[in-house]
Amino acid sequence: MNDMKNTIASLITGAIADVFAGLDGLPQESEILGFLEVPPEKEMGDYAFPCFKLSRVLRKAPPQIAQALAQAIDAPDVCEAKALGGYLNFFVNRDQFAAQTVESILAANGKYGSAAIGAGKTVCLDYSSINIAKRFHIGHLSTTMIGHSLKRIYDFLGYKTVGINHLGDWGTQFGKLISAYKRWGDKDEVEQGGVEALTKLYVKFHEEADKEEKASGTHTLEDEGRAYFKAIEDGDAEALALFNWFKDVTLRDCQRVYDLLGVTFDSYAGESFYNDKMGRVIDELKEKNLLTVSDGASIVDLEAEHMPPCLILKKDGATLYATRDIAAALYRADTYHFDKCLYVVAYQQDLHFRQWFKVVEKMGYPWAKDLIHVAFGMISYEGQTLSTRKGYVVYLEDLLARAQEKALAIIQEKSPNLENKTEVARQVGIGAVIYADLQNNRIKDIDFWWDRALNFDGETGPYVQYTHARCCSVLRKAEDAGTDRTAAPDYAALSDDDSKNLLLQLSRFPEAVLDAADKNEPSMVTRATTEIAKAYNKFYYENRILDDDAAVRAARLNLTLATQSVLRTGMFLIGMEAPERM
RNA sequence: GCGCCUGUAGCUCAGUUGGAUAGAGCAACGGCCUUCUAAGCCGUGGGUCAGGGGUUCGAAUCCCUUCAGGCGCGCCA
Repeated sequence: MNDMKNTIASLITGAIADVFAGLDGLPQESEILGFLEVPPEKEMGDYAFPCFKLSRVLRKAPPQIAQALAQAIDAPDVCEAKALGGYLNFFVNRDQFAAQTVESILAANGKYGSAAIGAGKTVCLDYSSINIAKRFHIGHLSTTMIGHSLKRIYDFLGYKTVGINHLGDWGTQFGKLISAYKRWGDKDEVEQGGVEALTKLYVKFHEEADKEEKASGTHTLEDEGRAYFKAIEDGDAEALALFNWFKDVTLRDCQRVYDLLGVTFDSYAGESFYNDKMGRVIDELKEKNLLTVSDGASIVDLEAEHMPPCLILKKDGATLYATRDIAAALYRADTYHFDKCLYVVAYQQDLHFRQWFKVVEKMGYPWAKDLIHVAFGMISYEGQTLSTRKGYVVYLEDLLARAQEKALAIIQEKSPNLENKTEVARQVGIGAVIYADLQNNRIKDIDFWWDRALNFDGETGPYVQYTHARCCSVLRKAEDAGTDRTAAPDYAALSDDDSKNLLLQLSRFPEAVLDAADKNEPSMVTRATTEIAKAYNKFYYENRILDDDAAVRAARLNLTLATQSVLRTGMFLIGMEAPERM
């Protein structure tokens, strides 16, 4: 936690108890902590307590409260309190603050900001959830990266996490694919062409089916596709073998992207996995009198909840999306005993989730409240809705390839002597893509433009990586120069504004991680990390780190080491790699 | 028609659950490398926080309303 903030809250609470002894309803320390804020101008201090909040309870005008508390607070080795209008402003004791912050980061040994709040708790995360026989494109990036980042953040906070790639591997389309493959397909072509070859077959199937419809009005192909799907369902050996092969081909293709992004999963249980677990859902819904028949379909009525009904069974008795999601939730509750189950899925499906979450609640499961739809915005391409058919699509492999090329070109120009250029280009190019995806609040729509995606200047992934590499460079230089490691750091050397701001940003990092988990919002980590990088670059420009004075040098080197460590952690939490040279 | 979301600088976005004079980055223009990585740093210009009401010591933030855009609303997922 942020020790300084806690300490200040404790000081205020104590002062209130002294000055206003005897009054009823004095605020708790936790309440005071929540009121603490950061002033808009650094001249106003490092933390501020708005006394307006207490004027009613304490029956005094805010400025008077501020004055009284300022006088009552006497802890010069921690901070100084000054009243300014209705605010009580705190100026931390710079030496102490510097020593405390740097030392606690270094002591954390790369785990600064980690916590144990999740000890004994489990979080399931449903993300990426790719469809079989479809190529990975930019529309899949957000679910994949938000989910992956949240998994790392929850891990960091002590939770046990279960990353689930809920594969879209069930439906008539796979019967059609078998039909197409048997008619026009070729084993080697599919093996080599991967998903793209499968997509071609699927497209051809639809073209031929349309032709047939127009020419003779018959549906031989469609019927054949349906028959093959039935064969899969019935466990027909040949159909099942082909189906599993298509899955393998798709996963192999996607694995290349996952490897580049560093994304992993604990489970690939998808739609087909739950196929034999639907009966339980239907039975329970019937048992609990929740299922009604409407226009031949079975539904759960949600009129009392002001929502359209949730469709459970089609007219023909087939299950639906919601049925499968409920079955999966029941399975996950039984298997993982989760404390939270997150669904990282675009906001388009908001109603769907609200509906079936409500159904689970009506079924009487108390964990219904722990189901969370982590919604994110739509992605479009240069103002157009993504459409494979119309060519408005950017495949992830192409994006990642171009990002790496761009990074390599910059390295050739700026760091021609770098040893492992392609390796660093990979880290930087992909870091840029990941950073851009996790930079803004997830609910924002993203309009993809190549020049924006490949921008490496300003607040970008490469900027943060560059700052990290800069830290490493300074630390290397100190090492090479045989700097005396035994010199006691003089933390008074970190009392200038730029050092202090860097320390402040570093000290806020743990809170950002907690907030990110609380709101399921990785961008809070991205931004906190960026703020640290900005502060370091300013500090670096204004201060000579390898100073002649050993004690000053030791303090600045420790601050550099602390920065390097937290930047690395921040990048790790959002899924970025941190090269040591670039 | 109903529901959910969004609207802040030319563009992309922050804004710490109601606090002090609304901040960044990009783009534009101008500076800074014979000191540790210039993928950097500094400066300049740029605002009716979509509009209108209300709540109160105080509103970009909460409530009402209008407008604009996105998404969704029964047998796809």
